[in-house]
Amino acid sequence: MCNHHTEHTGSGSCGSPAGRMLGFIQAWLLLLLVKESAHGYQLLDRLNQSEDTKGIDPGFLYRTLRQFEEEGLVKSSWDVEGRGPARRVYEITPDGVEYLHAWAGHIRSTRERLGRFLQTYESHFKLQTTEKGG
Amino acid sequence: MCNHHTEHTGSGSCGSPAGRMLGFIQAWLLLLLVKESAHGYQLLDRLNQSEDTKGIDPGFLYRTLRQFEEEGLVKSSWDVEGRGPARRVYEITPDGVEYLHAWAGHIRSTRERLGRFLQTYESHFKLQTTEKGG
DNA sequence: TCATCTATATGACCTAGTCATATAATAGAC
DNA sequence: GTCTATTATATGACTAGGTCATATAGATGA
Repeated sequence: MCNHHTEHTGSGSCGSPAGRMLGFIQAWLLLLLVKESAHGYQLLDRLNQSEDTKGIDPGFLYRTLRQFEEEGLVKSSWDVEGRGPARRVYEITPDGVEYLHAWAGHIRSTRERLGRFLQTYESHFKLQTTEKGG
Repeated sequence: MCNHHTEHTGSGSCGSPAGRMLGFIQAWLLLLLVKESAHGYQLLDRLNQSEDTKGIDPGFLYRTLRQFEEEGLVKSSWDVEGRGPARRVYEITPDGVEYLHAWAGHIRSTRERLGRFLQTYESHFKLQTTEKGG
């Protein structure tokens, strides 16, 4: 949690009171790799094309990919062809696909949990507004 | 992310690949306090009554409440009456209510982001299954 | 050979959350 | 009275996820 509440009572400028979800971009990475093998820089580009995933730290991305490889979720090989320095091309493994499925399941249940929170929240404040008139 | 992938390719036993959301229980705390002032131990009890919020660390809860107070989201007073040691009773402030609203907004948008991920995920694997037959 | 672009990687750090444990008041056993 | 259990709050130490800054290195062109 950020500590600038006093400076932004309301919508917040320092980021968000709560917005990120643990491992969300990791899930996106695996999903992108399921569609097509790619190297880090490409993945970075693609993530930056969506509002949902943009702005991710390159260091974090590369570290995550190496971690995935250690865990057997992806495997990599060097692509020396083309211009510029060599690229480490990542390909998802069967384990990685399975893991993506599990991950999607958890994301689904998290989404449901958030839904239940919002229902409670909204039902509370709807009753309030009819009594207080806004 | 936990590092036990190899031991649970599939549904996962070490917890989850990704399930928690930053500040989720904080949002619940403020929501509970909006409904009724309470002390830490009560809040702990109430959180433990729902699958969505159970199992939270008491130390974390108390620390969070003190943090909220520092930030002006809640204020506290001692309740000396009744049995047992004194209780610090927390009451939400107008700032806290405003902050809860902002928080709910972010939770809503997070939920939508998760929905977009799941749509992409599902649409990909639906096409796959018709081709591969399961 | 120097700067620049592309691509990958590492070091230092910060914060949220966890685990274990301390503190303290009160109640009841005896 | 004092010992233990219960209720309630709090702190210390640590871990992990993520961020920020920066390093490395090959290819390209001035």
